[in-house]
Amino acid sequence: MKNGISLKELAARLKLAPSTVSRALNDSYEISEATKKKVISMAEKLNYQPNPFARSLRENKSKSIAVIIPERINNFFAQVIDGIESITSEHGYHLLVYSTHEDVEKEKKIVSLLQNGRADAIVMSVSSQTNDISHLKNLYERGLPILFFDRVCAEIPTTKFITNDYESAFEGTKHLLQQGCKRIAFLMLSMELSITRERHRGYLDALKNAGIEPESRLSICCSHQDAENIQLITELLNSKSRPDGILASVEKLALSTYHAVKKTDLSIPDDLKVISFSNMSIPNLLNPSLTTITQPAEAIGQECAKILIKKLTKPRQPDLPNEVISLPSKLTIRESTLVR
Amino acid sequence: MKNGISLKELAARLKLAPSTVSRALNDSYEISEATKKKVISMAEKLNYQPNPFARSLRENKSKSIAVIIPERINNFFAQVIDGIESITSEHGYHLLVYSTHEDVEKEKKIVSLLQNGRADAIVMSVSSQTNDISHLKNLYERGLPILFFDRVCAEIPTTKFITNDYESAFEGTKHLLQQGCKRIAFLMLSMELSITRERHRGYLDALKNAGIEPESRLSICCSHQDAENIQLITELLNSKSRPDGILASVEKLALSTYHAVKKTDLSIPDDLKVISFSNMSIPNLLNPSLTTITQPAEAIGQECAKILIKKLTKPRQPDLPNEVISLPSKLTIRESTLVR
DNA sequence: AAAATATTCGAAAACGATTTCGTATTTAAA
DNA sequence: TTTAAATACGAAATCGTTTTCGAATATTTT
Repeated sequence: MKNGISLKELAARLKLAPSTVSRALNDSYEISEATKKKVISMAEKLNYQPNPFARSLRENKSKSIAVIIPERINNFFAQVIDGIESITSEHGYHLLVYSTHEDVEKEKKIVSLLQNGRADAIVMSVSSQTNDISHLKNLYERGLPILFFDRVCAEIPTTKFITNDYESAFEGTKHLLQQGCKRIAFLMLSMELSITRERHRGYLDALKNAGIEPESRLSICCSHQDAENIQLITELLNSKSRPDGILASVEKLALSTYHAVKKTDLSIPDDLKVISFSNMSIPNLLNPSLTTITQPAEAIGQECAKILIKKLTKPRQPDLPNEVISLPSKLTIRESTLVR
Repeated sequence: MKNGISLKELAARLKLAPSTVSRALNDSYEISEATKKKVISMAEKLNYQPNPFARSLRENKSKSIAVIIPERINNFFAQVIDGIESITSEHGYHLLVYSTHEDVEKEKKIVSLLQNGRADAIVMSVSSQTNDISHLKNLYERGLPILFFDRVCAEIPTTKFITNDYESAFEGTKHLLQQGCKRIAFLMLSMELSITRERHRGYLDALKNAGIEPESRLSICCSHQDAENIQLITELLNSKSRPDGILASVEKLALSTYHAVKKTDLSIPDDLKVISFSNMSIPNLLNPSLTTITQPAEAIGQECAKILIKKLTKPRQPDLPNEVISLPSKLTIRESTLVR
């Protein structure tokens, strides 16, 4: 792999000093327009490409941003990254993307790889196993800008982008109640997750608000094994005091519910109504079509990127403010919560 | 952002020369075991993290691999990247991920950003608009290892990983014929794409093999606008000589077909049988469940990564061989092609 | 015309690692 | 005991930029 021409060689061709060429290319006021033109045209002619590592070393910036997500096979995260990229690419930033596969140990490894300046900032959504956050605190204290979205980490005083989890879950539960549900179950991944806590609160409050005493048996913590979850939900649906409504706090649990229902002689929405947080592209092609609470994923990504770009490109910016910014989700009612 | 301690500072603490410390950490034979121990323990104590850019500059490697895909919101590509990451992360490589959004101009921009050594290699699947490949040829000629998967570029003499597109399409079409289809349509994105050409060949040959003369009207080139495609397919289904079977060469066109069917009074599979290349996670939750040809996406990613790691880590490796490696897809028959 | 100020550029240091070359001390061979 | 070879480390160059400092020439001011 032959790298192209270097600044020094370019300077030699021009019979100029490297410093002059560097300044000319960076449009410094110290260089006359005449030489600037000469330098630029020669640079283009020889297809000069500055070495990013020399520049990074000198300037102590990497021009890249690390994005850490719990899983790739998930439209929500894909959309967020699209949103991030749409902003950052305009400013010459590159995206290093890592998946933790919902594994804290992997998350720690990834984070430790980012201690050395390889990325100028981190945008992340924590894994569902993450309760010990020392690795994140460590990174934060080194001064590396971190920004959370969706699954945030309250203990780190930085900016977080979420959706209105509480209200959305509240509204979703209310919708189920309005459709006649009496016993609503809440499906979640891990109680450690910020989103499940918030969504669970919304669920509980909606029940209480309707004068219904929540049954703890109906708040169900699932795993990452789809097969296990399907089994668990199937048993739930076959139990004598089965729920007649389900709020899935993440998409995959709604899908497991659909699979589980197939193994019973129940049907959606007649025997069981289902609503789910989901960013899948085809909720209306499911049978029945799925009522969803959809996050503005791409916008979340864009907002993350905007605040980050500001922090990284403008001089003397303060630390990312310790605040939680909420972008509202959208409830779309479909057949899975229909009364007929 | 305070970067950690440098090698020089570490050396000072140890009252050793930087060169010695460097060698000790790299386990050089020139350094005694005693000093190695001292150096390593001190490095751990002070949490020394080598600066990746100094190293990259000196060694002329980036330790990162660029992955270019046409879209993120697509399980197939997500799975491939998971596969790549599973191998490369073990070897200390980082993944720079770019999406072209099916836009050649974006693809060219991304590729031009990769001319300066920021990545040690490229793994990519070309955009559906890509017919002029000068930007890729350029990169190849600079000696940067490029590796294609799925949507390959025949003109670049390097290794390509695909699935058995021809055979899969042949078998898929044969299956439709066996289920009684008489007029089978082929849905594709762009004739420029290697996968559509191969899959189309398989489709045509299967028809001819069954003594059916292919109608060019039934080979339909779609766009990237889902709404347009749904409209197009709806019109097709409403035409007097409508097809009774559809082979979708990519997943999104099968989904558009499902949407289109909803707008007619036809039903799948009774009036129209559908089969599609697809890596979606829930083909069996569609209504009706979708018969799919599924690529071994993660394995493709892993194989790409393995050959690349070999090329990048072993000394004096030859160029990536100019060969096409095929990993077989799997046909899974579901309701959408059922006879009842 | 002399002095002060712009204007334009070059030399060299710096970023933080690796590596070539050189050298002092030990150890082994003659 | 002398010589040769092995061992263990240091000094300095190097990768390709940017930037500080310095200086020469040109321009303006007094």
